Amino acid sequence: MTEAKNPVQAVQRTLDVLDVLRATGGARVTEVAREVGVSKGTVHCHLATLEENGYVIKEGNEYKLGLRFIDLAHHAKDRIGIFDVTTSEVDTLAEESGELALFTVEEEGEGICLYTAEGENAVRTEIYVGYRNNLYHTAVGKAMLAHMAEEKRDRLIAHMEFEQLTPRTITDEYVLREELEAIREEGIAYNHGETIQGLVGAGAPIRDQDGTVYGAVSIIGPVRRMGEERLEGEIPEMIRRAVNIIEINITSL
Amino acid sequence: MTEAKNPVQAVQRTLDVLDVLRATGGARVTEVAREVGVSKGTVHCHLATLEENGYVIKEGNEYKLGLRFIDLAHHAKDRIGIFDVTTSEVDTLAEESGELALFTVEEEGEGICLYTAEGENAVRTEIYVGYRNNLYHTAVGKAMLAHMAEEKRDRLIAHMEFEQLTPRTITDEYVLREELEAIREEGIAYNHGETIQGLVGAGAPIRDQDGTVYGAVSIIGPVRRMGEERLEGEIPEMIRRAVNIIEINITSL
DNA sequence: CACGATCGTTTTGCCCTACCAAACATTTAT
DNA sequence: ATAAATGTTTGGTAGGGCAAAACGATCGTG
Repeated sequence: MTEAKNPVQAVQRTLDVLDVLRATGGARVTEVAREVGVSKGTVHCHLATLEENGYVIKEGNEYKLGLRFIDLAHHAKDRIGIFDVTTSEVDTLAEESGELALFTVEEEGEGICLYTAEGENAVRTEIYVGYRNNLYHTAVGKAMLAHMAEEKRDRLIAHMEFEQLTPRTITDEYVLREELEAIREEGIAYNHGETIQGLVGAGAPIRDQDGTVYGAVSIIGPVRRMGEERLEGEIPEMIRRAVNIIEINITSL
Repeated sequence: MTEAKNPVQAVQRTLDVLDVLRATGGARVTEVAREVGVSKGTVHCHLATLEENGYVIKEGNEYKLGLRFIDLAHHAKDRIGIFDVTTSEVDTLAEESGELALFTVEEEGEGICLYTAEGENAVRTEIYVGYRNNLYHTAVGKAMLAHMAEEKRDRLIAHMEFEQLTPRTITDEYVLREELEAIREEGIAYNHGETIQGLVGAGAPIRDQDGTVYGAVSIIGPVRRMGEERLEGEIPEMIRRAVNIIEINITSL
């Protein structure tokens, strides 16, 4: 995120208010005011303005996010040209593997899940369309990091704040860089339970002929069904095939 | 939309800016400034603040909606408890009919499409998830209007501004009220090409045991494949069955 | 490649307005 | 029924949002 020189304070307030509504799933004036750290009156005016525009709706005295965001989300997705091309292949990955398959892109140094497809035995995770996470501890994240332009990778890594989510999480820049090198050689990135213990996965980037990274797809599942043999055997095979088809379709766009 | 007594002007500005980005699919400072009617400097500060929060991203000198909206959209959708229950039945409707099937809810007097499923021969329309339209000229809209609480219906109708989209569009309050009465008796609402000439459909509301309207589902298609016999025969039959299953599942929530 | 034109960004100062505190209205709890 | 808590509105003030202009970067063109 570039730092704004002259931020509009009132806008920042409103965004903070919206974030409280997002995090709580609906809140009342007093609760929002306490959370954001401003007076009740101020919060009320902000919520009223947002409501007038359909960004917030009021049920009784509880304010919630309005459905207008769904409209904006659709238009934001429009920017991802390869979306439609990708989803059908992710569906196939989920069906073939029986696991959870994901399509993720990078924005401002975060991985943003844009599509999920659940196979027969798919794990239940908190991942949803729009879910954001760090790049250094996921298969898709590392896949994208490994293949993006070097200067961008350096910039993103420089700003990373590593957090030890599980015993396997990489928390060192140079360990990460070594793994990225291995990923570039093999073409597949793995998550060996680095986000959630017992949850593993494999992913690969989607690139055009110039090498520009558009996103990544992955298959994730419990380690008990995804032993070494499968995780480094048929799963990468499925992913490679899917990526190949997607990349061919990109070219014709 | 309730009218705000003390709207926050700067927030309204920002929302106007976002709306320009939505409508244009990405714009530059000067263009946004002209469109919104404020100075370049002001627009720049707003965009910078939005960018800092991930709501807008900058590609070169063009600003576009950020993927953060996808996250917010997901949380907004959470409010619709029947969402997951409904989508699988809408999929079935699309497959059975081969046409386009929709799930729509009402918010602030507008119909908002929350899910679409395309059958084999589905028409290509501009309808997308998040798409908003008026209630008086669609099957889902009339279905919801017909079955909602009387006072709410009166209020919504009182604020309607009828527009003659096609020769068949209802533009008179009392003609609409008569049709709603017929819809309540039959249980199915029709769109006889009132939105787009040649595009017809049938829909029905989803209600709980108290009669509260949660939304509506519909099947729409070209009149050449949806003649009177089919539109008032097997199509309503499919819809009735789907609604029945959804309503049973609601009860168990 | 140079030059002008256009656009993006930053600065400045003024006027407005976003904010808080408090009063008032409404709802909730006991 | 009464009190306590919350939602909404009001007024005054100080901080900030705004337009205009200067500055800097970029684009297009001859």
